[in-house]
Amino acid sequence: MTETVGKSVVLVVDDDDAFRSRLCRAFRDRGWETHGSADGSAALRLAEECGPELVIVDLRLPGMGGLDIVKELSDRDPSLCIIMLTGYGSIATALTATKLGAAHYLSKPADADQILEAYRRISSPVVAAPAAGDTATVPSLARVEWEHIQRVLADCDGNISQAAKLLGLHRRSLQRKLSKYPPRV
Amino acid sequence: MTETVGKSVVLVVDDDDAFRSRLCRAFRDRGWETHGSADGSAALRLAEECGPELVIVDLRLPGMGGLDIVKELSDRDPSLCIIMLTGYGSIATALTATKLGAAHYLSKPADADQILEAYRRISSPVVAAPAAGDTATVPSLARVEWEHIQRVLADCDGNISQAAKLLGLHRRSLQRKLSKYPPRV
DNA sequence: ACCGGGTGCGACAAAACGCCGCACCACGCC
DNA sequence: GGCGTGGTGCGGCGTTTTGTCGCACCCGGT
Repeated sequence: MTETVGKSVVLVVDDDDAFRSRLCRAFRDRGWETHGSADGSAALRLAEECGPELVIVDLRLPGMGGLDIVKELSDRDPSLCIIMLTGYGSIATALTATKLGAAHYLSKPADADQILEAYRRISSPVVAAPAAGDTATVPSLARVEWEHIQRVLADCDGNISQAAKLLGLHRRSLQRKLSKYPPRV
Repeated sequence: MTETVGKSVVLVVDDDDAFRSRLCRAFRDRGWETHGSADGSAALRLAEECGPELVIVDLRLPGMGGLDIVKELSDRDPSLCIIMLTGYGSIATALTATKLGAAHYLSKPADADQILEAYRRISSPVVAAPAAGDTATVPSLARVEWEHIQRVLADCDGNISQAAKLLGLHRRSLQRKLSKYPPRV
């Protein structure tokens, strides 16, 4: 894992150890050289050393915010591909992130495939037109609900009780929702 | 309205006549010179003529999509401030829009004040750090549901039956939800 | 006048929710 | 080892919300 030849290098910055290592493993399985960091300043140092093609950074980070890292990295190398992750898909933060130099912005839970797809899409400057003539593409209420639950849940590290409190419903209800939906939308 | 002296010029591109004229009036009241267009290609021509500082364009537009307009305008004058509006706040489209040159992206319903605020914020290159240490700012499930309903409903021009269909629930249920929540969340 | 489509509302069974309690497990602490 | 704390899974039960009818009404078009 020390040979840098032929391998693309990815740097994952996230304070969630489980998520970070899972993501790293996924990238390794796909032939990447991976580096992980839970800490912002450490990540900056690491980036210096390993010269990654791709950096994945969580918005919410202890110490310096993920946005600071994006800014710093982007200042150093504007061509660097930085993908931002976050628990809540907020448009405002997404815009800020891209303004600071992030190439893309994804909501957790995002798996390696999604990230890689985003990466590839960025590499080729083709802009896929998103829902333009939609109306039919309206997300169902259930879908919106489900996605929001997933976001909050991920943000609580899977803590159902806490997530339920934040979502404003009963723990039991959240449990039931979770045990019902999983199959699919 | 022909004198370009001292007045800032804004161009509003939206096929919703009511919304467009409302927005125009609001801007006029605030001392702007306003131009409106419901059509994409007409908007491009108008932009050529009036040389606006600010362009507000809806994502969903007949003929060419709002994104095309953003791209075209941005190509002509990269420094132009373009603010994108849309019914659904989708992160993906927001990113695409900014990549194409939009300066900001707002969800409808957005009033002139919000837009102006966004404009001012863009003018000054200060980047306001958005919710960084949130956790407390988690929108409740009910809130998310309500907002989504409002968006879809607005998109259906208030047609409850159609909105209910799109949302994946019964007309009766939507009615009940609407008659319950209205006060405020 | 007639019909299609949208709205408001009453009614009733079915499903979901709020809420309680209990058993169980993993920690951290004395 | 004991013990308290906090999270989870689950059963049950009363209440609330949905789904699904049906019906009366209004409006715009042929």
